[in-house]
Formats: sequence, C-alpha cells, structure tokens
Amino acid sequence: MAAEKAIEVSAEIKDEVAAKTMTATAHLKIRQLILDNKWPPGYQATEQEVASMLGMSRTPVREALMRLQQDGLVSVVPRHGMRVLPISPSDMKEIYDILTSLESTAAELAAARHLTEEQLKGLERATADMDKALERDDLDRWAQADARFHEQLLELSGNKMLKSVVLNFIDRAHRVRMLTLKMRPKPVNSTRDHAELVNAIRAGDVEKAGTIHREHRRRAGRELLDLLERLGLNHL
Amino acid sequence: MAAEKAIEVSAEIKDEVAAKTMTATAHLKIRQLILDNKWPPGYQATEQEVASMLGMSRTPVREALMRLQQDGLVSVVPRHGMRVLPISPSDMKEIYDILTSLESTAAELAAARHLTEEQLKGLERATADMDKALERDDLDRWAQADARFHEQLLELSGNKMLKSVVLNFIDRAHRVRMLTLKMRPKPVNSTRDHAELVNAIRAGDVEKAGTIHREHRRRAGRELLDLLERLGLNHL
DNA sequence: GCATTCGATAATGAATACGTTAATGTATTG
DNA sequence: CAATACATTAACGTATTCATTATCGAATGC
Repeated sequence: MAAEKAIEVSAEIKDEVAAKTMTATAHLKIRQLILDNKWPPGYQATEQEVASMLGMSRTPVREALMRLQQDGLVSVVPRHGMRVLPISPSDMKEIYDILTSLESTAAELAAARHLTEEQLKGLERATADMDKALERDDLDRWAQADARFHEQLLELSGNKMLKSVVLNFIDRAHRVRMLTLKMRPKPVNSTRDHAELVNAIRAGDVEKAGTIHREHRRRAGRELLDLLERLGLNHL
Repeated sequence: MAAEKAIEVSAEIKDEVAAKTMTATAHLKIRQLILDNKWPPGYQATEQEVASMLGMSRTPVREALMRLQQDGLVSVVPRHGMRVLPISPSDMKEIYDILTSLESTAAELAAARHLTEEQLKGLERATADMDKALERDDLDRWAQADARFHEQLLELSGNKMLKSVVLNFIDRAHRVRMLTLKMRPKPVNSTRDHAELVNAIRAGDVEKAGTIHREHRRRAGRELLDLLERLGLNHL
C-alpha cells in the first residue's frame, strides 16, 4: 500500500550513496531529498512508506528519522509519520541570529590563530570563484563557492563543535536560501565583504574580522527576511 | 552476563522517571547518570548491558544512545558499546567559545525586546538567590540559581533554537563545572555581573548587555581553563 | 619465547514479529 | 439530522530473531 507516493525517489539517489550502515544511508538520502526539495515542506510519510521507498526495513529508517528530527529537518508525530518541517520567517530569524553569532565568532577565532598564507589559500580561492561566478551571472556556482567559503572559515576557526552546529543550521536554512537565491539582489558586495574578511583574518585583527562578518550576516539576514515578508512567503 | 557492572544503577533513578516511551526514558536516565557522574568519563557498556540495567530491550536503548551521541555525551563504537565521553581542556575551550558567543547574543536579543518588569522578575529572583547562597557559602545552591538565571535569560531571548543549542552545550560542560565548582575562586563578582546585565536588559541597551555577558563568560572560561591547566586535569 | 593464524564468541545492525492504541468510518440514538 | 458509541484498522513502540563480523584466546609455527 505504500508502493507509490506522490513523490518518487529517483534511482540515482537510491543507489549513489553506498554508505556503511543502512541507518547512515537512510539519513543521508532523506536529508538530501529534503535539501533538494524533492520532499517539500509539509511532505508526510509513515515509517513503513519511507522504508519501502528506500528498500530497507523500518528499523534503520526509524533511527534515521530520529536523527533528522534532532537536526530540525523533520518532525515525527505518532500515527502521522514523519513530516518535513516548513520554515517560517520567524524560524529564519532564529537561524540567522544563531548563524550571525557563531560565524562571526568563527571569524574571530580564525583571526586569532594567525594563519599561514597556505591556510588562507582556500578562502582566497573560494572568494575568487564567487567573483568569477558572479561575472558570469551563474548564481548556482556562486552559491557553491559561497558555501565553500563559509565551510573553510569554520574549519579554520579550529572549533569542531562550532563547525558542526553551524553546518546544521545552514542545512535548516538551505531550502529557503536556494529558493530566494534568484529573487534577491545580486550579491555584489558579498564578494567585497569576503575579501575584507580574509584581509582582517590575515592581519590577525580579531575585532575587525568579527565585525565585518557580523555585519555581513546581519545584512544578508535582513535582506532575506525583508524579501520573505514582501513576497508574503510564510512556510517554505 | 550483563547482570552486574562496576557501577550499579540506583533504584531511584531506575524508577523515578516515569516518562512516556521507553526510548525517552532511557535517554533521560542515561543522561542523568552521566551528568551526575554515576557513569564517569570513560565508562563503557554494551547495548545489552545498558538494556539489562534499565530493564528494557536493546531497541529503545539503542535509539537513546544514538541521541546521546548526537548530544555529544557518549560515543558509540561498534563492538565496544557506548562510552561516556571525557572532556578535555580543549573541548572545554570549544564549548566556552560557543557558550560565550550564543549567550551574549541571547542577552542582546533579550535587551532588544524591551521586556516588562514582570518578565525580568525571574532574572531578579535568580540573582537574589545566587547572592543569598553565596552569603551562606552554599555553592550547590549557588550553582542551581546560576543555572536558573542562564535558562531564564535564554528563554527571554525568544530564540528557541538558540536555547536548545546552548542547553546542550551546558550539559556537555556540566560535569567539569561541578567538579571544579569548589576549587575555583568563589564567584563573588558573578552576582554583580548578573545584576548589571539585568539592568542593561531592562534599559534595552543591546550593546551593553552583550558586552557584559561576553566579558562575564570570557572571564569564567579563562578561570576555568587556567584551573584545569594548573591542576593538570586532562580528561574529566 | 614470540609472532601469527584459526576458530569460538559475542556484539552489532537489521529484519521481523507482536501487542497496544489512536484514527477512521459506521451504526446507533436522541 | 447531529452527536455519540463502537468496531475496525493501521501505525507505532518495543521485543525478539537472525546474519554478519570484529575480537579474543588458543594453538601452531618459527
């Protein structure tokens, strides 16, 4: 009875992830389905349905769903199965306040470490890629480079726990950011912000690195929230 | 064969938590055993052993252990069961950097909300209790009041996700803080800091609220790390 | 005596089985 | 006709079973 659902699981996703355990596989696949909007906000399915779709038993699916619930991507309510959580503007505000706080701390930590040019290389490259992508109006590539920049920065902060928390919140916001990517003003000054940030980090200017990134995130958050409000988008 | 372990599960803990599901029960009980240091850092047990101790099957225990792993309290390694994670000084630094960042953000958010006296009541009471406890040299009670203060502050920030992240990191650091509570200098200026913070929040002074709390946490973190280093405590 | 290989053991990851309980639809009653 | 009671069903939570595989120890060879 769970044979087909409104949204089918594409074959690629079904096989490409050759992970270790079924639980890990289930977690990865479901997460990807959600991030890619293949399972849109509000999408519901019972444990058994998900299990059938993924070709495994309920046990690992159940475990994966519990993890995803902790990750803030789904909610699991008895008798109704899992449900992909929609993101409201107020959720986005919460997320952006957290990201602003933690990422600027990451910038400060990175600046305090007096990194070598070698270590800064990754940030430089990502910045350059963002620039290039922007020139070509290739927003998808820009987003990729931007993501790389942020991940590098987190890595360079040296704080592993901070990194994993931030990556989780980036996941939560992913869908909304992708959906609005092409609606918001081109991120022209984003590149400049990033370049300035790299310089501050290179100079070991903790204060400045933190401030630049805080302002950068604040602005981005405000723009995004304004957009959501203007468009009346309430649950994404 | 799992009948008795070096460390027995006390009867109170075994029964007092009458939660809904076995999984939730297991999670709560194990968490409590770890926070109370009944299962000290490095403590190991197989799924089956834990299940026997808690009087349930492996299934809910397994689920609980996965959650606790995400919470950063245990690690689960195949064939060796769960292991209570020790906290190193470098872990403590990571945790304190995160707490400093997020809690000062919480203070800023609270200040920005222009709270009513009614809402500030909880903070006032907690501060007063800290004072009283300190006068009586009752550090346990002081710690309780301190915890209440921080939880109230998080609540007043209005950011639920931030609150839950912070509470998780407070959990991770709990053991170390309790162990060092009586070794570090009496938190005499802590009360003053908190009173000042409440005033800044009352006045709606975002900048000041953030700064005060940031400095407060930074100082506390430094003191704690210095202590750990002086005592050569490496895994708690 | 020490290292290595082989095999018994046990712990895990996953599937399955089972009892409980909430949701749904039907029948009954006012 | 509306509301309530009841029966049915299915989803879940947990226990149990099963296959796989790493680990530990003993036996063997050097």
